[in-house]
Amino acid sequence: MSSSDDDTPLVKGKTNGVKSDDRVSKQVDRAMDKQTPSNGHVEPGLSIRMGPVDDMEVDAPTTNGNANGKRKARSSLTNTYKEASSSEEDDKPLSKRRRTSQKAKQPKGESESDLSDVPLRARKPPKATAAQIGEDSDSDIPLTTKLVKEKEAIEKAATKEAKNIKNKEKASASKRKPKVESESDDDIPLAKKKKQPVQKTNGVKKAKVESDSDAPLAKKKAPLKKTKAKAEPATPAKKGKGKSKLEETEQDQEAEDEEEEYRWWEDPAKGDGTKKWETLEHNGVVFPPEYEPLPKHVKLIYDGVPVTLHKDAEEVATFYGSMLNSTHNVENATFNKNFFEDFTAILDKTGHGKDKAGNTIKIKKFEKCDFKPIFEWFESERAKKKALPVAERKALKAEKDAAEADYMFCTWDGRKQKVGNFRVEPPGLFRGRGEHPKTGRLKKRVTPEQITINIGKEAKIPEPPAGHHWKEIKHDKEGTWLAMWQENINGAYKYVMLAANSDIKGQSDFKKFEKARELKKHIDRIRKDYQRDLRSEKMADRQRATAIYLIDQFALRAGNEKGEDEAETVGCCSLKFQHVTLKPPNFVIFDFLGKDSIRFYNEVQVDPQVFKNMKIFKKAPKTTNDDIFDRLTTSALNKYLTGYMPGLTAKVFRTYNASWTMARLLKDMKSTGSVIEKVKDYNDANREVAILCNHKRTVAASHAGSIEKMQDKINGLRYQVWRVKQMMIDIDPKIKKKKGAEYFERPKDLDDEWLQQHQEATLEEMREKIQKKFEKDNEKLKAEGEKEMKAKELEERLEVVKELAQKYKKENKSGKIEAEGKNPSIEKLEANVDKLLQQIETKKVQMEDKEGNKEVALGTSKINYIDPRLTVVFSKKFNVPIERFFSKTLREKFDWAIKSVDEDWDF
DNA sequence: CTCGTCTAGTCTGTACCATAAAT
DNA sequence: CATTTATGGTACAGACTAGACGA
Repeated sequence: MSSSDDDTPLVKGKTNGVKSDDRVSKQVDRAMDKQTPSNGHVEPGLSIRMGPVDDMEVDAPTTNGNANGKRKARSSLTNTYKEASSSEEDDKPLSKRRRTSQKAKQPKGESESDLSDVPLRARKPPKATAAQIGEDSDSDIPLTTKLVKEKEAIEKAATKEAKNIKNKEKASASKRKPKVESESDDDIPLAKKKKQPVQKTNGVKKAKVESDSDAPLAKKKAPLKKTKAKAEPATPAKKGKGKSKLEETEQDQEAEDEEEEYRWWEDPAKGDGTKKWETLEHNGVVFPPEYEPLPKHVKLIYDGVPVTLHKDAEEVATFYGSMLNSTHNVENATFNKNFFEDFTAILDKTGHGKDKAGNTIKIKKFEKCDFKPIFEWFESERAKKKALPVAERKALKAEKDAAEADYMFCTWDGRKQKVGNFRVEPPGLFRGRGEHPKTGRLKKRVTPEQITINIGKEAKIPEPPAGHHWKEIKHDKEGTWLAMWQENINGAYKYVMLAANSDIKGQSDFKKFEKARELKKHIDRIRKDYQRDLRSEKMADRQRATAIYLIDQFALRAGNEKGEDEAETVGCCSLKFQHVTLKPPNFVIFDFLGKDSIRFYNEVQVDPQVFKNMKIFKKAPKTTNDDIFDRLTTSALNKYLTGYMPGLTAKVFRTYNASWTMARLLKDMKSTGSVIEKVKDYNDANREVAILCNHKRTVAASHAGSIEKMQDKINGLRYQVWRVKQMMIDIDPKIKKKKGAEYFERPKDLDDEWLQQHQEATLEEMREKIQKKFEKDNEKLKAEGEKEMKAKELEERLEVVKELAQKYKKENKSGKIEAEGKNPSIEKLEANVDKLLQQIETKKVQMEDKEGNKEVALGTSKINYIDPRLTVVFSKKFNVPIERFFSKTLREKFDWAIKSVDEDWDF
C-alpha cells in the first residue's frame, strides 16, 4: 500500500508512508459517501489500489515535427519537466507493486461493476428547491388559482390523451404483456436494483439489448399507425382564419406520410455505408434581399458634415449604425477597430463620401463618424413595422413564405424532406462570442459565384439569379448538404443541410444515442483502466488517464487546440496552468472559458491520485499559459478511446453521462402527483443534466426586477396575514391568549419602515390606476363627441385612496385593526389566513424555481444530449402527454423516438 | 489541412397568461 | 355575477449562425 511514494517528491516533507496514504483515502471514502447518497457505495477505484505497469518506459522526448512557435516552446518546456518527473518515478520497487496490482484485480465483481452505476460523482448535492417542490406537491396544498386552472386544463388534456394512449395500448397490449412481466425487475425500487443494470450491460449480449429496443417495434407497427391518425389531428387546431398555403402543404405532406410512412429506424439497410442518397432534387438557396439605399435625408455625419456614400459603403455604415443600441458591441474597442478597418477598405474602393457641394470628404477617423441619423432611421422603420396592423403583417409573412415555399423542401431518395437553413446568411458585422479577435469584421454578401450546389445527377439544376452562375455543381452522394460556400471571416465552410426532422438527421441522431448506449458495455473496463493508468509510469499515459477521468466525471469537452485568430477558449486537453487550482487535500477548482466563451466554474473533489497527477502536471517550470496536458492531444485521446469501441470519442462521454444521469433520475422518480408536478419533476432532472453539461444562459435583464416584484408581493401577502390576524383580536380580544402572542406578531423584517413604504406604495398604485382610468374614460368621451369630465370627478374618485390612507394612519397609530367584511367571524378570518398562507407558499416555490433557473438553459441538453426515448418512456409510464416535454419541432425531430419505444425501454 | 456535422447561446417574434375592463 | 374581450408582460419556440469536434 505504499504506492503513494510515486509522487512523494511533490508533497514536500511527506516522505511516503502508509499514514499519509491512508488519510487521503479515508477522506475520499467519506466524501464519496456523501456524494452518492442514493447509492451509498464507495468508488471502487479508490479502495482497490492498482500498481503501475511493469514495463517502465522512459518517456521519449516529445518529437513533434510540427514545430510552429507554440509547439516548440511547449516541447522544450516538456523536456525539463519530463526529466524531473521520470526520475522521480524511476526508483520504485516495481516488481513488488506489480504483484499488489494483480492481487488487487482479483476481487472482481460487485464493486467493480458498480462503476457503471455511478458515472457522476462529485456532483453538487441536489438543491433544496427541488426537494421542496416535491414536498409541496405531496402535501395536498391547493395551488394558486393560476396553477389550479392550468392543472385542470392539463389534466383534462391528459385524460383525453390517456384515452388515445390506452387505445394504442389495448391494441398492442396482448403482445407486449408477457415481455413486461418477464422484465418486471423494472419495478423494483432503484435502491435495491442498483446492480441490475450492470448485469444487463455486462452479461447481456447483443441479443438482449436488441430485444429491448427493436423487438417490440415490429409487433407494434400496425396498431401504432392506426392510432396515430386519431391522436395527431388534435394538434393543428390553430384557430382563426383559413390555413395558409403553407400549412396546407404541410398537412398534405403529413397525410402522405401517414399512408406510406417510411420507418428508417426499422430498416436494416439504413445507416451503414457512406452513401447518403441515390437521388436528390432541390431548388437551391434563397438569397437575402438586395441592399436598399437610405432615403436622401438620412446620412452618415462625418466631422459634423452629412456625407453621401457609395451604395456599398453606405450598406456597411448601416450595419454599424443600426446597432448603436447594442452597447455590447459598440463599446468594444476591438469591434470598433475591426469595423472601421473594413469600412475604410470599402471606402477606399468605392470612393469616400461627398458633401452637399460634391466635395470628397475623406473618412479617416472613427471618432468623427456619427451614425445617429442612420440609427434613428432604422429605429423609426422598426417602429413602423411594429405598428403595422396584424392582418397586414400576416399578409406580408404569407407572401414571404409563398416565395420561399419551393426552397423549404427537397426530394431525397424520392421522399419529401424539409431543408434546414435554405437562406444564405445575410451580410453584416461579425460578432463572435467572447473576446473574439475578429469581432466587428465585415461579413460580406455571398454571391452565387461562391456557392457550390450538391444535387442528384438527373435532377434539374436550380437556376442561379439572373446574370449569375454557381461556383460549381457536384453530385456527391456521400455529402448530406445541398449547397455550400466559404465565409470570409474565418474561412469556415457553411452548408445548407436538411432540417432536424429529416430522415437523415434523425438517423445520425439515433446513431449517436445508440453509440452512447454502446458505451455502457465498455465503461467498466475504461474506468478500471484509467484508474490503473492514473499511476502509470509513462507520463503520456498518466495524462491521458487523468484527462479521461475528467471528461468522464465532469463532462468536460475534448478541447482541441485553437488558432491565434480565435477566441481563447479551452476544453480538457487544452486546459492551461491558470485554469486549474488545487486545494488540498483533493479539491480541484476549474475556472476557464469553454465553448462559446461560456465560463466553466466548478469546485470538485477528485480521486487523490488525480489530485496528485494534476499537481505533477502543474509542476514548475510550468506557469501561466502552459498546457496542463502537454503530452496529450485530442486526436491521441480519441485514437486511444476508439480502441475500446469503434467510434468512441471524447464527446460520446458527454452524451452517455447526460443520458445516463437522466435515466437514473427518471427511474428514481415517484409516479405520484398531478401532471404539473410530474412535469416539474422531469424539469428538475433535466436541470440536473444541464448543470452537469454546464449549459448556461445569460440572466435576463429583467430577472432581478421580477424577483424583487415577487418578493414584494410575498411580503404584501405576509402583511395581509398579519392584518387579518389583528382583526381576530378586534373581534375577540381573548383570542390573543388562546393562540399565544407569537401568533399575532408582525414578522420582524416587516418593520415600521417597511410598513410605511408598503402602505405608500399601495396608495400610490391605487392613485395611478384611478388616474389612468380617468384619462382613458375621458378620451373615450372625447372620441364620442361628449364632454370631458372635470378634475373634480377625478378628485371624487380619488376619495377611496384618501380613505384608505386614513385607515392606515389610524391603524398605525392605534396598533389596532378593525375587522373587515360583513359579519366577520374568527372562523372566516382563519380561513382567510389559510388562503393567504397558501398563496405565499406557491409564490415562494415559484420564486425559488425562477431563481434556480435563471442561468441554466434546459433546452440544449434536451435537444442534444438526453436520449429522447427516455422522455418518451417517462411520458408513457406516467401518462403525461409528450407535448408537455417536446415542442412541435422537437416532436418532429424525435419522431423516431416517440414511435419506437415502450414504457419498459431502458437506456 | 479540409471538409462535414454536431452543439450551443442569443435574438426576435409570438403564444400564452394574468388581470382588468367590458358586456 | 359570469363570461367575454382587451392589455400588458413574460416565457418560449424557432431561426440563426458561431463554435467545437472529428474523420
